Amino acid sequence: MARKKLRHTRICSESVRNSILKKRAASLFKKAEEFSILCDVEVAIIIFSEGEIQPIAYPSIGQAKEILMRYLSFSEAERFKKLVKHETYLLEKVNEQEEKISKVEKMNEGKEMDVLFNQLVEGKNINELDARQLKGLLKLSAAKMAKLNERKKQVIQPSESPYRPSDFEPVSENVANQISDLQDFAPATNLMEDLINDPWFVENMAANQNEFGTDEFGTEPAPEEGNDNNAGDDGNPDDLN
Amino acid sequence: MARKKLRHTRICSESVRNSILKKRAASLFKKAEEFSILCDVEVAIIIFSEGEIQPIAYPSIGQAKEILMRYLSFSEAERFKKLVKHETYLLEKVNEQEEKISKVEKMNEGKEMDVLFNQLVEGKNINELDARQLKGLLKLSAAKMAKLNERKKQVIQPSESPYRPSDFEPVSENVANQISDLQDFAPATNLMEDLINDPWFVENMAANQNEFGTDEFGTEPAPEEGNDNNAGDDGNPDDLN
DNA sequence: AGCTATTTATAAAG
DNA sequence: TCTTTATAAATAGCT
Repeated sequence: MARKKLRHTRICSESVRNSILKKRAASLFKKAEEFSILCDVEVAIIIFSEGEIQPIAYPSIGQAKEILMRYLSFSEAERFKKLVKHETYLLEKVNEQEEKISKVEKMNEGKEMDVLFNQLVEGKNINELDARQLKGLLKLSAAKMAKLNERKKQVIQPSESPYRPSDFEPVSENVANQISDLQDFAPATNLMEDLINDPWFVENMAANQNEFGTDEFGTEPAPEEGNDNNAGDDGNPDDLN
Repeated sequence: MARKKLRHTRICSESVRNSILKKRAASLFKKAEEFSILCDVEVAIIIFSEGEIQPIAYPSIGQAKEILMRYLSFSEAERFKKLVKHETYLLEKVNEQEEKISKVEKMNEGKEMDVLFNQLVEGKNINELDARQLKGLLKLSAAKMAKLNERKKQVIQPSESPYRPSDFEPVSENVANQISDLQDFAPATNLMEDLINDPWFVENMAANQNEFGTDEFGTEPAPEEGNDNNAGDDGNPDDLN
């Protein structure tokens, strides 16, 4: 201090004030540094200048922060805990979502079969299928028909399984009714109308249902004449529904 | 400072050190006070003396605390900002995931048909299908078979479409080759082997492919006996009508 | 704690 | 803005 005794009021000139501020802050920090070394103490100084967001600090913003954190550690720790807790919660939520996706994607495989069947049952035009799908369908149809053909042989060959009109006709009608019901779900398939009027088809379809999934040929015993099983098969609506 | 240049090391004597500490702290605070008035700033000083739990503070422990809290709230705000940013990011991520789920679920409908077809083509056992799926498959098979049956009638009836061995055989072979290719994609379906050796089936499948969707029943006369086609089937044309 | 010789800080001028 | 300078203020060591 020099030349004149210092003022005890705010310096009006901003430039002067800023100049003084720098000098004084430096001086203060120098004194603090001296002090901390000489007396072995920790000193932290924070200076909030008006209009400035970031404060001036000693020993440095970081170190001052550390010291002040220690001073206010308790309430600070409390607040931080809450924030960390919230973040953890959100991360858990994300993980849950990811797991959910995983499950949904896994479910695709199981669900897709159902949906496809529904689409076909609901009358999806076979022309909408692409080459690969048609190929698969053709194959299935071929396999199915082979089964039916096999069954047909068993049914219509008099030597092994004589045909009896009295048994066949009622059965055929029952199944035809069933298939007629199915037709409601496949208006696009106009084949059905013809099919249900085809006794041979109806008979074979019905008979085939009990043997569904058996891929071996000639392993099934020829049905016996008047076998209830045969008739029951054909006339049992539950088989188709 | 006077008499001698000040030390730049810690004062050994505790009493002297404490004396100096008081003086220096007072001086520092006085400077701080001057500074804060002169330059219109807020100053907070915390001095942690070794062994002392409670720090020495300017302007007072209470005021210093308030100022330091404000300082910490600044850096805290910075940290909070980042956390909020992170939270926003996480929430966005969650939303993305939810949208992804939605899309995946939507895709099911489209994909499921493909998957089912693949499964069936790859040899999925028909026994694994449930009632509803079997229903759909039966329907498809029925429709397919109706077509084949229709074609069969047309082919084996000499009056309308006389059988000509010279024409039939080459066609049958061509289709057999085609189906033979298909077989590569369904090793589990051992029906195929039998099927492609069945001239009647091959012919019908081939014929059916061209007439997909056309089906009229009961308009054709009964097929004649001695037909090669018929023999391959079961030899009894009467059973078809 | 008080004194004082000396160092340091710094307001104002250049 | 930096340097200089006159002077106030701070303070180490002594009592």
